[in-house]
Amino acid sequence: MKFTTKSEYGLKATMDLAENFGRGPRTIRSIAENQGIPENYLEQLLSTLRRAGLVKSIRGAQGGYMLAGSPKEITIGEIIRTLEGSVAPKNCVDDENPEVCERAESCVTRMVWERLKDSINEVLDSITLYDLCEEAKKMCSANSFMYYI
Amino acid sequence: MKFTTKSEYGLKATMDLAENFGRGPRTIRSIAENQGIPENYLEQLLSTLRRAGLVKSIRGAQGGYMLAGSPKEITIGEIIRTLEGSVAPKNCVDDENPEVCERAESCVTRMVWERLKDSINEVLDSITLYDLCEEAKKMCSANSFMYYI
DNA sequence: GAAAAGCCTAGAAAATTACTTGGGATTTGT
DNA sequence: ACAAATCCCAAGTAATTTTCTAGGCTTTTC
Repeated sequence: MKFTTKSEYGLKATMDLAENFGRGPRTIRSIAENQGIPENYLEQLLSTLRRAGLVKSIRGAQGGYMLAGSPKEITIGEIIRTLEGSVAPKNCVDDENPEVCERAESCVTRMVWERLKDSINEVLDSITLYDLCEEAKKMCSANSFMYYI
Repeated sequence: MKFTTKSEYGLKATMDLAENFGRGPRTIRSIAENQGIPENYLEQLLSTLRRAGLVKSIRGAQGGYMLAGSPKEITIGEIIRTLEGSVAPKNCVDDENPEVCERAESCVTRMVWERLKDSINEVLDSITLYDLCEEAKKMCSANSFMYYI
């Protein structure tokens, strides 16, 4: 029951974009270096997010990536579902490409996966990039407070 | 973000034991056939559940597996955590063998994984094998109702 | 027109999951 | 005492998925 690095990298990258929101495009390279993500792999993830309409890109020199909307409008649920495909813990409850189960027995356990999926989505959809940025700021100031005493 | 077949097989197997609770041991073979699970693989899973104290076994002819306690006492959280190792969506929030992250940045996303983990555990710990058995009965009678009309 | 970017596809490498094999060890019934 | 039924265990293989790399193409700026 693990999220893959796609979620982790995707969150880090979009957080990076959120922190630089309104300041022009950021290149894949700078995000990758800043966040410690393999450049070509990140490229694929950002491409996926772009196709989903969560970020937008500017091609050519001086180009790069930006959030498609304000950090307050983008939930991490959108980001993670886009990158992972779905948060369904089992394919039989995957909304996109559901996999029908043959045994009646499965239907009871299926209820479990359904409830889990809902609960995961609820958590993820309740957090925006803005929320995370605020948390990051708090943490940062808490840290420097500790540091200078 | 998928659960592996371990969870699925483990739930099906323990549901099978729960439905037969109090009626003596069930063999691996009969569970495997009944639930459509590869026999030798199921053996490994039941072994893991036994070591965790969730089921108990009787060796030798006429032996088999039984639940270690009543279906009302066993939550599916215990079963799934035992088989999957943990429901932590990322290793950095795995209680058993936590993986320390180096970057301060990660700590914000870490909060996300932490909340998810709690939410997943909450759902799984709120459902007992007994609950699932009741649901199964309900479904079964609903189905036969449909069938005979 | 050269450099700096994003765009795209295919595939290699690594990791994990799912399953298989085969040889024990225990218990029961004859 | 022995055969059959059953659990126990460890190692190995196959399949799948994830992660990353390579390389060529397109667009934009200077």
